[in-house]
Amino acid sequence: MIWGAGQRLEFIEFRLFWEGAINRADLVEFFGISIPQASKDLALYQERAPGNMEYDKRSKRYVAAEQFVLRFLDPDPYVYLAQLRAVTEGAVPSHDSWIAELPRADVALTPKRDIDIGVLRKVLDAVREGASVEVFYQSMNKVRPDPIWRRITPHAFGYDGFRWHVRAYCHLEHRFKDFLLPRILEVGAKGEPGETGEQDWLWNNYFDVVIGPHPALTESQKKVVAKDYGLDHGNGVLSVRYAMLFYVLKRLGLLGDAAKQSAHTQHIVTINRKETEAALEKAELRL
Amino acid sequence: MIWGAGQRLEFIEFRLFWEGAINRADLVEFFGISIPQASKDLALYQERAPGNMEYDKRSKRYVAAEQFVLRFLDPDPYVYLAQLRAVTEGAVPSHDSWIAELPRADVALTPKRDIDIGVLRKVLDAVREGASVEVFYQSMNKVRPDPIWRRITPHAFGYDGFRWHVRAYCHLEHRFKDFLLPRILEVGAKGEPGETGEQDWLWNNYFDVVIGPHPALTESQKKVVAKDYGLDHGNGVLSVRYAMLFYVLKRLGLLGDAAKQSAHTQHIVTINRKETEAALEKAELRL
DNA sequence: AATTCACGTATATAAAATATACGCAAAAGA
DNA sequence: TCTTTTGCGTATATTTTATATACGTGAATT
Repeated sequence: MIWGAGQRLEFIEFRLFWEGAINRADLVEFFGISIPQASKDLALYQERAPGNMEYDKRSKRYVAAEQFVLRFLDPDPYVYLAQLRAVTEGAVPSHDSWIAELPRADVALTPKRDIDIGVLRKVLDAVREGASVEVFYQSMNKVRPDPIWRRITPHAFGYDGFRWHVRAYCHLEHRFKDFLLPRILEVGAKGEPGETGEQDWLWNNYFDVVIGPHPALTESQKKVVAKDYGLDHGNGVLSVRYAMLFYVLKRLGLLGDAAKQSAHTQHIVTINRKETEAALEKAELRL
Repeated sequence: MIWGAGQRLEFIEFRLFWEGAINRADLVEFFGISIPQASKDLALYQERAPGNMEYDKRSKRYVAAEQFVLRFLDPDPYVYLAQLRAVTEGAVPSHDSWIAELPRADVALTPKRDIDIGVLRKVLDAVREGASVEVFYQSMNKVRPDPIWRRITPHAFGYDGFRWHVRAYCHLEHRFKDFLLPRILEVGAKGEPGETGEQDWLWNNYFDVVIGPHPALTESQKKVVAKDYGLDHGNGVLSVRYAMLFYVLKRLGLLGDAAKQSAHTQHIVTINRKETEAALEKAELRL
């Protein structure tokens, strides 16, 4: 982490790099510093990174120069886009973001904000301490239509691209399972652990899914798909925890026979389909 | 934004709240301040938020008290989890995150990091200025197997849950389309805009997808699914831009006939299927 | 019993930021 | 065309914030 002035220099560079311009007022507003201090900061930036910006009297802003040499920032498109996404989804208030001019954006499907903060805190605590906790859990199980109390020993978190679950040893069923955080309605007393994360074979072991372009695509289309998915010689390998296999396949549209789907909507297929299905069964049945 | 000391108070509260403890050394390490200053900060925190922490001589750390009154932080599970996700995916270096003890976590499918930073910058610039740009774009179109230069007027960004695209007016095809950022290989000269975002009907208008629990589920399971998706009286409405409809449906597994899929993997179905398909066609064909 | 560690705190000093004031240049408005 | 407004720059005295250095405490560890 960096101290005040350094952070402001980084901020100046961020705005110049991603938004093309910065103002004295921008600094005053964002950091709550005085006007002279903002002037000093801008002067300091010019001294430290000469030639990166010039004052445009028309717009009354410093604009980024053509050739721009980064000095304080290591910018990353995915960091910028992650911020854009967080703000667009409402996860982060826009005044906390360094992005001033938010471009119009939309995210397909924003998760319902239904994780209880107290639940997450207590589960995190249990993971940290390696303890077990009682949870009042609503499962989808047919035999348990209503939520019940059960003891679990959580050890890791998983994100399926849409929702978060916790990976835990279930003291009721004597095996490791995933528990969706929004379905944990309450958390009760801590206690002695069951099995630890090291014993969770499905979590600790990986299966290699081999993927390739959909056979119905043309050669040139296959090339594009190969580039999209980073496939080297046509095929590519995805190393996935058994515990995450189902979610990965679902997300890639590979749960069924992908080749039977239209190549328009489904661009890739599984090459080692038999093995993948066996692995999936292994993961589902627990092993 | 907040100044140095305020940020450190917020940091103290963050660590106490999410990790249950904080140290003088934590402050020294993260902010690079001196030991006396860290002592002062902790003393100041105790003064401003009395009773929130107490010193545990065993672990030599301040630990969060049972009853914890937030004073400097407005914690949100999704903000915490977004951070966890960003670090787990490698989008953010872990020393930039306020989370010290990262719990074990995994994310199903991390996007390939193949967006060119210069491309994104220039596209952002064009969106900001309302200008058009030439892009060297690799499409999946059968008639255009190789990348070609085309002029577009971009106006918004879209995220389908996996990849980012830019929404733009295509000067070649005279209509609005999505352009995947990783497939923009180069960006050329800026120029006069084509049509603006206001003219993009598919972006500006919404279609209501009506969803409900999979019919093959039991009553109790349906209730769980209803809660999962925030459905009120069994069914729920998702208001989606036409331009994003395809991605939302794909993500929800609703592109085909969801009812034909196993209720085990597919929990919801589209109620207004006919209308949705018509809307999708409208969006695809452009209108 | 000795050592280690993390805490607290005091004092003098250094660095960072503010308040206040004034001047400049260009754009916008009368 | 003249005036006003706005945003930048900078100077000085002052306040706030943080550092360096030093010393003392108590509890856990060896």
